Amino acid sequence: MTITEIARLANVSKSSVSLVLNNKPGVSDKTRAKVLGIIKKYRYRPNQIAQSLAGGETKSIGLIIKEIDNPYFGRLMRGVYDACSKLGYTVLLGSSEQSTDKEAEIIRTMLSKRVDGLIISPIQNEDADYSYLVDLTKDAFPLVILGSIPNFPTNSVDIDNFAAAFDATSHLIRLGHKSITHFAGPSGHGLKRLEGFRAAMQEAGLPLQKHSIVPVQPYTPNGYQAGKELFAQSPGSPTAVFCYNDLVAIGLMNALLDLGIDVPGRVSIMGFDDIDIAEHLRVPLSTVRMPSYEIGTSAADLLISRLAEGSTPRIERITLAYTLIERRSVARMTSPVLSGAVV
Amino acid sequence: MTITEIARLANVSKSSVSLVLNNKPGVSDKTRAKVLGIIKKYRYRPNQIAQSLAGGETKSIGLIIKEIDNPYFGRLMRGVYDACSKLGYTVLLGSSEQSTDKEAEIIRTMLSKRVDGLIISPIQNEDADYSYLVDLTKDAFPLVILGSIPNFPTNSVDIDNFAAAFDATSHLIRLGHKSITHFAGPSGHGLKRLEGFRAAMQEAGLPLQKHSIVPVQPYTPNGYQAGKELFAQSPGSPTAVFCYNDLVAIGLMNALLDLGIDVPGRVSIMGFDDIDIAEHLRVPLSTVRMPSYEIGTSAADLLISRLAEGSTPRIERITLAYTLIERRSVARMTSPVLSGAVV
DNA sequence: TTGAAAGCGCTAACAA
DNA sequence: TTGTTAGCGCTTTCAA
Repeated sequence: MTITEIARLANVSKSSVSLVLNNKPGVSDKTRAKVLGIIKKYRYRPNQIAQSLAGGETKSIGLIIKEIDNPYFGRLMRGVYDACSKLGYTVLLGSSEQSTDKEAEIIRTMLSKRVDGLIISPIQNEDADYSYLVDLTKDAFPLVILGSIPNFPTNSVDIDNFAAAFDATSHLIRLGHKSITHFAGPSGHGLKRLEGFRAAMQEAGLPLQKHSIVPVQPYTPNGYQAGKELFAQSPGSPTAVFCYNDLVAIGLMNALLDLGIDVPGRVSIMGFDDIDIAEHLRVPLSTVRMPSYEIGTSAADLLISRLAEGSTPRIERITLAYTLIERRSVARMTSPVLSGAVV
Repeated sequence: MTITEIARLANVSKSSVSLVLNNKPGVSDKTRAKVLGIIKKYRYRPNQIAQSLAGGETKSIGLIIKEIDNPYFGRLMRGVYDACSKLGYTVLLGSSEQSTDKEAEIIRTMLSKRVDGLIISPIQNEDADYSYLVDLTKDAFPLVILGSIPNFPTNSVDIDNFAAAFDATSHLIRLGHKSITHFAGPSGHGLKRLEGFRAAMQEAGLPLQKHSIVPVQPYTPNGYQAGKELFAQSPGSPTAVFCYNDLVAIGLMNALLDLGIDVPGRVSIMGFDDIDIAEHLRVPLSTVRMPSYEIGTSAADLLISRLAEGSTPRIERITLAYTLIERRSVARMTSPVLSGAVV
């Protein structure tokens, strides 16, 4: 079934069919009704590929994340998807798997598929030059970044990671913890959170020691490994650790439990993200809630609103709110001497 | 940049450029080199939309699942994505959110976007007529179903849910459990698993009682709720529960823990899926491992191989292996009288 | 080995 | 209000 076919069956021209297809004025009610009848009868649906070639827009956007199976991105993807489908857009999925080359290649592929816009959670290495992103913005291609890249003006959606980490650390300090370690994540969000941690420690006059900051890959096994190493020798080990994300926190929790170290009795754990299972762990996890669903919907809404506007060079940076979630993995510090006493 | 542009710059015809673009013979090495040079220089990439309109294939497939943020589908999506991108295909994402109407609408949209094939995890209601799926196969549209629909011959990928449930239940029985409840899921996989449960109970000569089967929505809060209700009054409650999936099992586990009921001391819990966090729960979950990643890759490989073959009406049903995973949430039954004794 | 021309299914001037 | 026509950027005969 093609538009030509429909036109023939309805005894009208292609243009008339096109007009009713796109709900445009310029056709008599009679013609419209007739065409609509034929369309319904034959369950005709225009070929979107042809529409795109002729009309210019594909009604699809590309979403490029770092890992498909990752609870954080899962919720985020759902946000993007929900907002897009509500607005009639299809999403093409891309996953960079932490590889800059893949990210660049995915972008090229999506451009050749003529997506109307792109939402990207960019890989942030020390040596990433973001040249492909720069190219995009140079051409004024509709783009929304998830997170933020220093000195790179684009539409973006993020939370204030510095403030969130600062608050989370301060919370631990307020509870009496003095020896706190940060399991630090990769550049990008990881760096911001590390800075927030540092700032909070400094403000409280708490010195950073040798093991105050340990860099960790953002996955459960790495958190486990780092936990095992850090707590292998008890003396000098911290009473609280603030983790880059929940996945790391889960690993750490298991390491501690395997080591026979009580959580939160002996050490408190603070996560980040509040992924769905955080509250269902062996010890329900205190964490910072990332509004990942909202990040997704905001990004999609922002992108699509830009498309509607045409190529307005206006850029918008959206900062969403985070929330400190108190569950059981963080406890008030009890001095070893008074251990067991009511606090 | 268009092919016409490139042709002009290289002083050749569009057709020659097209031939080198598609790596086809019929151009001299000299011309090929010249064209390739221009292409590289201008970083030209053909407009895939135009290619699709002229050539017939879009090099993209549609993946329709039920929920984007769901650890089970997360791993599955990753499988599909990995296999597709390895083979040069893009995936369009669709999520039916358990609505038949949405599922049908997504299919229509994807068809109008001319995806080359479809991978669908179909909603299975009692009243689902699958008419849209039937239409698809009537037209010999390349399709792979995740799961299986009775009397509906299509390519499909699944595990033997009946056998898996049978094995899981038998495992519980072998451990001495006699009073076992099944938290049963929705039609489709849910039905198969229920039958497997029933068969195992029957084979062991264990009678089904009033509370042996409780239907539950496949999510954590529902598992929690059902757990609370079932174990509110202790007498008559089962010593083991086999859950439709891990999400339900997590809810149940929390309900039990909140009720002060020991897991697995007083009741054993068996899940299904082996989602990533299953091993990190308060009590590490014994479960049946769904090879969801492999289901994804198999489905994509199968679909794409069908595309290559042309419209061969051959259909293939792939059944993948499951695995019983023993962790801590299931224990050997100890008679209440001998409780505390060495078993 | 090359190029000209038709056509994929649609939109959008423009004329009628 | 309608129909005619010319593209959109590519592939693919078919001649040269």
